[in-house]
Amino acid sequence: MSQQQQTSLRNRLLRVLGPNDFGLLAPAFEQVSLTLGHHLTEANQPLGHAYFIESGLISLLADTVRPGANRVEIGIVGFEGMVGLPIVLGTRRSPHVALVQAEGRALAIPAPVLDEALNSSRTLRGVLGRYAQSLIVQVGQTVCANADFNIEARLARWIVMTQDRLGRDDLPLTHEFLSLMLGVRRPGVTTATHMLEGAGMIRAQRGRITVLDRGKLLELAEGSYGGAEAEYERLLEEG
Amino acid sequence: MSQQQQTSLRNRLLRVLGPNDFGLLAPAFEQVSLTLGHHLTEANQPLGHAYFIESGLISLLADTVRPGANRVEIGIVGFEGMVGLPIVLGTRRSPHVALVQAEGRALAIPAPVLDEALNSSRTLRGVLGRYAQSLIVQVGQTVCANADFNIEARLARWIVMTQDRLGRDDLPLTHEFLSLMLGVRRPGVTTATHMLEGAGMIRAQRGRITVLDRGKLLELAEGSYGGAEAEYERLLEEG
DNA sequence: GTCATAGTGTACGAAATCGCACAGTATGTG
DNA sequence: CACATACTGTGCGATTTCGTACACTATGAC
Repeated sequence: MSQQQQTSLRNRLLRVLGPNDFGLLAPAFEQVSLTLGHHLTEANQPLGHAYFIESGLISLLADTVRPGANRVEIGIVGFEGMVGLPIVLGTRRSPHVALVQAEGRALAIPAPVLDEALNSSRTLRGVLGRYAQSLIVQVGQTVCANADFNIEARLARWIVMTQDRLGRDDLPLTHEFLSLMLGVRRPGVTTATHMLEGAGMIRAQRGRITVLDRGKLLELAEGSYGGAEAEYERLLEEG
Repeated sequence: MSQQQQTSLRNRLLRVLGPNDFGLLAPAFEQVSLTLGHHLTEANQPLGHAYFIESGLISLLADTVRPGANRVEIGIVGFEGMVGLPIVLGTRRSPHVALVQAEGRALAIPAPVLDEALNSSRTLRGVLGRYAQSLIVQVGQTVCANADFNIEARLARWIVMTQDRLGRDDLPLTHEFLSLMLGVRRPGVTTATHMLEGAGMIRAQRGRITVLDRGKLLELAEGSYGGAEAEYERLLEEG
């Protein structure tokens, strides 16, 4: 495909790369569409590519082996990140699934090319390594959120995180879907949604949630939001 | 200090290194004692050293900013791992705390030395990068465990994980402490302990839990244990 | 042996969440 | 327009876990 202009990209990892590092990757990029419901990576299957997200939203899910239990979301990725961290960390498999939750675009790069680029550039390793660190922080924050916060606060957290990554105020989310993301019952989401709507934080329509008052949402989410995001910003600047 | 013999070490990461990679690190190692309750790393403070654990047990804790809420455990590290992954990933700070939970020993290495060694050896990057991946999997599994399993199953999981890392059957654990680790009330741990004891899985004494029937514990923990551990073994072999 | 202290056992109402079932309502398709 | 389908709203008892309080008991220090 035709080569990408670095400055025309939205992916923040790619934008922060030096021209040399970008040049290592750019020739191999292939633009791909992210279709709703598609699995970008499968659990325990070889990862052929890494994906730098340009737009849309990806959920990282972990399987619980427990019969009857659904997959649980451990993290989300948007244009600030990438899917395929295991490649960066030296392996080609992972027990996680990357699910497209909101459609968008990404730049795909073959695993061997990324691997080679990482081995030839210390600074590239720095940027992607720090992104891995920020993901660890994000997952850790999810542990905290699930341990200490009720459904409403977690819903608020999730909405704000999604808004960040989609860069829009209207988010295409069904209750069914949110229940999966938060690991709760579907009616529990309905109730929590009403609460947020009653408080003027959001407007809920069929299959869509619109953010009305981000400040109030943040207030409700208290400490469960923010740490990972601040860490991400800090890490990106370190580059 | 005197140089370490690679084969006399217990740390599994160090043992799996090639002699050249080990040689990069060995001259800088300093043996340190891990004292109960000591913080090996502090949240958001510069990490001066990484620690390859020889014995004992370390908990990785994340602060919830929420007032009144306690720290929550997101992962544990024993002789299979290391503390100070952020250094491997290209930064010197992290919002997590590494708390010594059972005393032991570790080999400390100054961050700049580790950094330099990583930059000069692709294989070393491979081993420690894959360890980072295994930690991500472990934290993800914690998310699942907290979402889908009751206190008893989570207690069983935690006991088995601790047994793995201490290499003993008698574990120095108070209910108070376990309640912190599992993110539940202290009396909840007492009740769960009784259940496991009644089922012949453990013997509980003041400040100590002895594993009697690991098989039954695993059965109770169901899918919440095993995935991360299998992934660790797989990743170590890939080296 | 006495004593302070850390650790453990138990109780009980309150709250959150669950599991399930079913009714209602947008939305798009033919 | 009719209809199937997906999504949302609601109810209710069951269950888990919480918050809190208090009593009891090993254990080690003196």
